[in-house]
Amino acid sequence: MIDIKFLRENPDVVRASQKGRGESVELVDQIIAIDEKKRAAISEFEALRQEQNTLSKSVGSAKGDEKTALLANAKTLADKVKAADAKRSEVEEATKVLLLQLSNLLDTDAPIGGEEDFVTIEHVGTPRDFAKDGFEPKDHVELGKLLGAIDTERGAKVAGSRSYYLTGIGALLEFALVNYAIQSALKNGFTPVIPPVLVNPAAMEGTGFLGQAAENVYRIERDDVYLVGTSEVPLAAMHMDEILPAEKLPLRYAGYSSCFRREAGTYGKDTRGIIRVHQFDKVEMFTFCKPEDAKAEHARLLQWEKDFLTAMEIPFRVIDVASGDLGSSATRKFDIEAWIPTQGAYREVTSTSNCTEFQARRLNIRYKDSEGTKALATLNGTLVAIPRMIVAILENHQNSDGTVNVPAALQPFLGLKKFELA
RNA sequence: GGAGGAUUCGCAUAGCGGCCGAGUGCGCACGCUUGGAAAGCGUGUAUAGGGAAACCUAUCGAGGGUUCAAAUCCCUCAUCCUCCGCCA
Repeated sequence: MIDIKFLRENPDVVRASQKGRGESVELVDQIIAIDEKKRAAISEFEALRQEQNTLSKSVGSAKGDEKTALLANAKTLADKVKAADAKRSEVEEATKVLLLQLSNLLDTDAPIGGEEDFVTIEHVGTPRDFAKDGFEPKDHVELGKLLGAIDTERGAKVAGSRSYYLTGIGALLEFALVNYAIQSALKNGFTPVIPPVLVNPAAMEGTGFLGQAAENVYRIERDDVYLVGTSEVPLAAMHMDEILPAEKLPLRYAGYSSCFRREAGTYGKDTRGIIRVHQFDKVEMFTFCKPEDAKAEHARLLQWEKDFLTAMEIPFRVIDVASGDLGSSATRKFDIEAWIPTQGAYREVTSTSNCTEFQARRLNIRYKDSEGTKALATLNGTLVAIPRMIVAILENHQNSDGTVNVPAALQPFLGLKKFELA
């Protein structure tokens, strides 16, 4: 949610941001109009209420005929107050509905355009030359089978498309990745968290996942709860309706959880393997900090993501995601894309977003220092999303016979230097 | 799933339908006192909205209702605690 005061004073900035995202510019003017109506309705209600409060007090002390007269008066006033109150809450509700539709302001440094208009910030590492190594790389599905690590056929049998089993060294690899991720997060000052993955509508709504992203969310209708698509949701909502002391900031959490995604509208996209699945595990970084520190924190999150990929010895590139492809809460987003040899392409493995005060305002999270309470900023970033990391590791570190070398950083967690054939 | 009890200012509690945005204790802040500290004394101590300001309005788990007037009465829901049932 955008600060309504900011919007009142800088409508052009908000209009430009909406335009950059390819979203409704008209919405800004609708909000300005209804905000004026809202304030008028509030004033009217408050004036009447004040009158009523005064009158009510005099009723209490009055006696006899005087009291009867006052009561009649008060009765008509009460009806007026009721009407004004109804009008007020109606307009307030309508204002909120519109305000919630408005996306976060774009960072002025974010590239403008659609999905294809990202800016590549850097390349790290060099894609391996398999021709030079003298063999054709196998894809992760084939490697997963040879190693007894991934079983997509039985996954489909039991749970439908985009489902899979991680077995044997596949499962061990997940544990190793998670342990390595948590250990580095601890080193960087994060508090490890295992959050709930089943959350209520307020948490989902507050984090902004019931807007444009709603169709990708699993909903358990019977109990009115949702399965989270990322632990960003329970981590952000953890401090919903709270006021945090300034000296506690920045607050950094590393959440490990399963993530559930409907993947609606992706028919035919990444149908092979475990690049795009309905359920996967992920370690997510989440920060609450002062707004003025958000940019620096965003850079830190990106650096920690890069450190992870580097430790996995995987070539990657960093992109600055274009305005049209940002989530509604993000002011700016960086994706890290790992090199996938059999696709001859860089594919997204992690992503970090700066949500400035947008998400915190929706969730009613503030911080307090000596000057008072203020909005705070939230940021999130993937430390490791298991399936895609497994894909990257298997494909990049494979040998001609189908065995796979284990990155040095993971060896202590696996007690292995190499994954042998099953 | 069933039966009870609870939910008030950071914490603990008081609270009669009008004198309650709300008392008390603790905690915290500032001041006095003191050689210094403790004790003692005094003052202050929520959040949001509207307004240039004085100030006004709202909030006693949430939402409805009754009433001129609700922390206080009624209804629904949520959460927590105890007991019973079931269960990893």
